[in-house]
Amino acid sequence: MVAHSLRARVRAGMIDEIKAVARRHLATDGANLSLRAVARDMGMVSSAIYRYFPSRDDLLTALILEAYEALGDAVEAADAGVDQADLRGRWHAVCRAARAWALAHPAEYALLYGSPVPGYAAPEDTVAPAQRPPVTLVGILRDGVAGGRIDASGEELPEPLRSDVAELAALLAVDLPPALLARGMAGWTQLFGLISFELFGRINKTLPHRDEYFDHQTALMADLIGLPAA
Amino acid sequence: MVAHSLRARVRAGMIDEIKAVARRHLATDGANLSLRAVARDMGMVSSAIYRYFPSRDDLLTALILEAYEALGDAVEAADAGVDQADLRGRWHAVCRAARAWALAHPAEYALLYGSPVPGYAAPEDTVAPAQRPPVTLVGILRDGVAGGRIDASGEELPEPLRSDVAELAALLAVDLPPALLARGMAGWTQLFGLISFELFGRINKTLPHRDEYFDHQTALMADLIGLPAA
DNA sequence: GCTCGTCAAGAGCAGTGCTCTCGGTTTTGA
DNA sequence: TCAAAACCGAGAGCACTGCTCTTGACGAGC
Repeated sequence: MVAHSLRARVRAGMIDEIKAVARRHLATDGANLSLRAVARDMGMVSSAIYRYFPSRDDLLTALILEAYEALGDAVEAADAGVDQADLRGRWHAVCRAARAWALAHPAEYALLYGSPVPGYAAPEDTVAPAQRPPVTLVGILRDGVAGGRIDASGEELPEPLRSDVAELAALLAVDLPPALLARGMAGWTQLFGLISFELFGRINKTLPHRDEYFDHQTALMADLIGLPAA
Repeated sequence: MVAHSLRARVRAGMIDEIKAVARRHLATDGANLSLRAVARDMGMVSSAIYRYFPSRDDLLTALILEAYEALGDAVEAADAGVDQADLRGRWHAVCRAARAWALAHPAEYALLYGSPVPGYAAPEDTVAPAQRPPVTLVGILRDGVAGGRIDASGEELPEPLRSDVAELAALLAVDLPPALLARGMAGWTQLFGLISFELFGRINKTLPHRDEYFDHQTALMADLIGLPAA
């Protein structure tokens, strides 16, 4: 099967090269990725690309998937690199990792979290990788509750909401008090908003010390969630 | 000047009709607005549009400006419709108004707060209307401090950040303790994140009671900011 | 009445995603 | 081993896009 493997290998290499060139175009020209430009860059004709990706959207989907995985890797690695008992340290590490990845790959971040492309619907494959960052965050909460370092027994959600959030907790397979999960979701929402504001240029120009601002804002959310200091 | 006024009037009407048709296209087809399709809808030829808008980006800019104004109107009206002493009520009213406008005009919201169009740079005219919602929010804080209903004297920001935020307060012409303004900005960031998550389909399907979820999340932020109950 | 500015229309250019066909190569299976 | 099948790149072509330029008609002001 060397022959078959050889053909498959050059094909896989071709796919990788197309994705690499496309990612380069994405970084420079923004979200409007041109198949013809990618083909031109590779010394090919545009129709040849269709041997490897049935449509432009499929190429985009492949890039999106890889971007989700890269972000998930960065976030989980940051979480694993901190003393697991230091909940607040993990929280900040995860937030910083997500922001750093977004700043390093703005176009890909926009692809993931920007306004959805009109005709494009994300396939089912993307939902699992997309949930890795929030799952990492709720993992911090889970460990905190399990270790007794987060006390969430005092708060109760009003009823239509409580069962919704409880169902979400069951879906995520984490045993968390709904009120605490809701606070965690607030933190995740805030993290996304912070990064998006900074990346999409809506942060006010009068904020030169962006790192400090980011850390302070995420610290506020850590307070809101109830993460204890190390 | 009746004659000239007449000519100017039909021209203004033409501009309004183009914008109306474009807005309709925006609502149905999403962000990729086609000048030719707009012209076709009006029984015109595409080149005729260029008599009124020098480019597609200029049309988009006009739509963006109007959208900012509409959102600003909705937000400020909601704020004005509540007893000004009820800070928390004003906060919730503003949040709900922003969300309602976004849900009613998803494509325009995406235009304002989605990922920026690659080649497009928002002109200077848009920054003032864009600041109306956050300015409305800090207005609530200003009133709270002035009325003694918000006590923000206890918190101090660390130094590189404190002067940044203080400068921002000066730029917004509000006399707020930096720490409080930072909390307000967290609320604004959270509001944007909440709406974007819901609109861009990232909110988990297992959350049928979205109104309750939204209210609860914004209430969390009201707590964080320190808004007193009515 | 004449001139000038404004207007809609049309042709045309460069670019896009995508389809189809045509040869040539490689892999496969009898 | 050798033909059949699968695969591949190139090219032409379709419908579409934003945009420019020219042409001819219309209306307002001197």
